[in-house]
Amino acid sequence: MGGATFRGALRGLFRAALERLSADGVVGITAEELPGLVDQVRETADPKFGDYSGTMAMALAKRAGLKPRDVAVEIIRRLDVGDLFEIPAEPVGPGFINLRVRQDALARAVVAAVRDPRMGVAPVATPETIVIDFGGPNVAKPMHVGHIRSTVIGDALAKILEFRGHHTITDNHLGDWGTQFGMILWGWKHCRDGARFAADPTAELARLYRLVRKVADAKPEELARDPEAAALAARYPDTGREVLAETAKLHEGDSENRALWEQFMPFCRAEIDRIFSRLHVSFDHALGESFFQPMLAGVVAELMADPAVRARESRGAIGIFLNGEDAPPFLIRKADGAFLYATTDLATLKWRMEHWKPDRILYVVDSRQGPHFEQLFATAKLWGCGDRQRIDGVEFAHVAFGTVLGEDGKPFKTRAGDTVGLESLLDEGVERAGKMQHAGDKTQSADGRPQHVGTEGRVGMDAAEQRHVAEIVGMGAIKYADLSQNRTTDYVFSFDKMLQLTGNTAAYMQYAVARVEGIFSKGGVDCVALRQSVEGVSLSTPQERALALELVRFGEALEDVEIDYRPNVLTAWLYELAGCYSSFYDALPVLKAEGDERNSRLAVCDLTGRILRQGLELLGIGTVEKM
RNA sequence: GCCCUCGUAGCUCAAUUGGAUAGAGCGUCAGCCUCCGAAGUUGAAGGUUACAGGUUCGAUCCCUGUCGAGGGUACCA
Repeated sequence: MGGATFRGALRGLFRAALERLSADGVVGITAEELPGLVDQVRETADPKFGDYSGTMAMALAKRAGLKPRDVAVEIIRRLDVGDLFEIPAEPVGPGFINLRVRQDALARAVVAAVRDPRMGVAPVATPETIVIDFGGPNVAKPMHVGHIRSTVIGDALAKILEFRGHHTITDNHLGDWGTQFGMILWGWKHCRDGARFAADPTAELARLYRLVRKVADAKPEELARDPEAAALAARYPDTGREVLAETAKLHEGDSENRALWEQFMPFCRAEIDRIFSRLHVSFDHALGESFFQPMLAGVVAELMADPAVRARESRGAIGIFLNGEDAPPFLIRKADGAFLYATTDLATLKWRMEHWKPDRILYVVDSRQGPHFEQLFATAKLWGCGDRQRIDGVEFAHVAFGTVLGEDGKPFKTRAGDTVGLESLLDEGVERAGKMQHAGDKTQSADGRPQHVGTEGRVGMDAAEQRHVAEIVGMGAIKYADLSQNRTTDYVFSFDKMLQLTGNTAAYMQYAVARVEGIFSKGGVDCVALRQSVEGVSLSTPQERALALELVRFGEALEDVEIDYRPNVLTAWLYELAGCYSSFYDALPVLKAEGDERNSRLAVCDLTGRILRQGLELLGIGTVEKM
């Protein structure tokens, strides 16, 4: 798998060199530590040092009893770079081994990528079945800006892993069975508005949820702002417990609550589907917590009977004591008989093991749930989830992400105490993208000089096309704003940042794609024929070489995304690539170039456009031909 | 109380997980459209990586302490 990229090939060459180094007795290297040393072959921090760099000589020096530079010299002596790299010169600085890709090898790789439907990205050698659990909104609980992280990150990871050649199974684990339904049931029984429900069922359920949550929490500062909630809280001081009782009754199969649940669910499902379809996110499955409900009692019984798990009663509840008697247990049944998050997750895990036989399961969930997943994974390994033979080989990962904060550094809320609804964010994004399309139209020359305002591409776009473009650009801006950050860090929410359309944004890449399209439509070039006819590419200018080198690194970027499940590795690389293209485009003529040079540049433009389009698609972001 | 995470440019964030002179965007300032799309491009200014020690060829990253912020801590998800 590694051999398909320059980095992978070079790592292979270094591996051989290090094995020789060890065999020659310069320094002993065990088979276990070899991969770690080989991984120290990376792209350079600065192009002036070359394209790739190996730093393992410095790490090995002390053990070898040599100066780092001398170890580097010994490695270089044993390094056979074949016809891919220029022979490295002396080590640099304390012992960096710097290498440059040979021009002919780089040109061959670009041509191969131009002709390759996968743009030079080889599929992984050992495909795995990977279940990705993301999305997971609570139904009937209105989605706000914090809820897009799981969806956007999970969707991108699923697409990237699939493109890498894995078999992915996505499951939207809907919260359709938890305590929030107890709130809705209580609200329905105490303060429903039948007319509103008839007019707009999910809006009424959302209103009930918001209202009852305030009443149940009974926080003085919240009640002070909401007279209706305050009145209810005064009248029903025990709402918190009654809500839990409604939940327990639902779980026990109470006919009234069950009937209400069945009445509400179709509306909730439709609402969820509508929002995800607007985000252009789809799932292979959306089983939801309720799907696993019939299995919960059996799971608890199994866990109690299992000698490796030893779930037992404690303070009326049932839990698993993973860290001794003193540490809080992993609770799987409450004292009132209702089941918990943990119970559902364990049942879900067992079901997935049986039906999907995954090699890996990823949970794209808020980092605050870290302790829950630690306990879940530990229990799963003890229990076996119905498949003790396979469980040890299954990788569980909590792909955690940070919280969306307000400008005060606290979890995001508006001044009124409400969160910004997801839909209003999406609407605003599309609206701003629409305005941007007209920003240049009326620009007058300030001093009589004619001014080029870039409206050319929009000529001939009717209103419907413009709306289409605004939708894609606006949605892309929002997704990119989230994906481009390290998923583990909290970030401060800002409309202006999320909806920005200049600088390091999705629009920057979309714009580069539109400029590629512009070249091909203006020049009347048949890119399909071009791809087959190209024999070689020219790398004579710095801009061409820099662009070419980025183009052949697509596979490396995708490989790095998978290592830590970090989509921002891909956004950063795409931004680099688009930046190289913009510099290339600005400095060098394409259509006005002649002969082989013209064909070479056209081929590079075509490949850039395809990779940018593919890369954005893997992030769930669309592109347009004109914008 | 205990545990976890975080503190990087005026603002919002990166940093190939111990590598070379810590990078981007926004904002500010100065250039570039009779030449393939200016949602672009070229450059400038902006840093004691919270603070104090330690480990080593090398520390934003690892260790210790201090200060500050956030989160978790048995029946919410």
